[in-house]
Amino acid sequence: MDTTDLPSLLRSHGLRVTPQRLAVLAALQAAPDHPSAEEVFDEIREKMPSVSLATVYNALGELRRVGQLRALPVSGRVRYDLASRGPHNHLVCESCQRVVDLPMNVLPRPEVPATQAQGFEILTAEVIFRSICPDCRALGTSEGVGASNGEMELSVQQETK
Amino acid sequence: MDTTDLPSLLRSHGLRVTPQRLAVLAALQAAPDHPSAEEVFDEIREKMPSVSLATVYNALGELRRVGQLRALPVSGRVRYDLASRGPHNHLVCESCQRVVDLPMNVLPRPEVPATQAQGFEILTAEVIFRSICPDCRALGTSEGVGASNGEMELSVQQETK
DNA sequence: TTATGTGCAAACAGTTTGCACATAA
DNA sequence: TTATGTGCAAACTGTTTGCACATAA
Repeated sequence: MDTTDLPSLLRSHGLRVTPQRLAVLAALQAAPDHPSAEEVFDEIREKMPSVSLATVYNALGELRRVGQLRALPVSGRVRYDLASRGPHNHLVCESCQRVVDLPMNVLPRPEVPATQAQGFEILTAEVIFRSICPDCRALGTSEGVGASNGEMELSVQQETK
Repeated sequence: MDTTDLPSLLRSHGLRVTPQRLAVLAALQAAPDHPSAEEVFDEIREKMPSVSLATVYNALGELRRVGQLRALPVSGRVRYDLASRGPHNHLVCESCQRVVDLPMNVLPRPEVPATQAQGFEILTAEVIFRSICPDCRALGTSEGVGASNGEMELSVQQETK
């Protein structure tokens, strides 16, 4: 449970403090998984029925812009990850698209030798593990359950510096 | 230059051999980068003007389904990677979204200790490097050039077993 | 008071789908 | 001959945008 003061978190990045943004942040803090914009929206709407989906996208975009959020595309939609949770990797279930955190220390931090980087200036490395979660494995014993039908995948982020 | 026989590649996966599918495969083989569906479409259309975008999506989907293709979502669109090129990682330019192959051997193959996997059955690991390519760095000296405005990211794949 | 944010609806991009026709096997 | 694939257009999904109104500073 992040005890960070949400209003000052916003202010420190030059963002105005609005109920909507606070609600977005709170929803992200409360969510154990990595909610999509729509999921954040649905969550917020319960307490703030007048909120607009566009505003949620807006808030998420701003928070991402100032580095408080990471975006992880999972099968066609973007899921959000609170940066305040620190660097970590992700396990993604191929079947139900669930995303689960993986403590950072289990992996060597991937680095690219300059000789291989082909002139690219590397900013961050992302590692994701495509997998089947325990629940889905239990259900669809053999077959791929909701086998991903051909769309987008996901990604995860990890600071390089 | 892949000398694989394209028709038999299709047949071996139970797919009918059609001019469209051959064209899709040929376009993927010819492309040095990782084309999106639309790029494959544009390429093919030059020689086969009647081809439909839906058919291209269809062919890409089938090829992916049988494991001949990997999908890498890059800023809102899916880019395709011929599996016959073998396992490798990717460098992705944050600015122009260009994707460049990174020889596989530069990285340790990421593995997750069973104790950390939380019951997930891990299929593959993907590593991507967000970076700025030499061209973009040369152009927009400081600022992020076409700074990613808040959409999807990408991902890359690497066999775990 | 005014720059910034919100809500709404319409626009968009990428992808998918339904269906009649074509064609590989 | 028939199961499968193609082409077209329309539908869908996730996300973005334009604009009038509201509000934090």
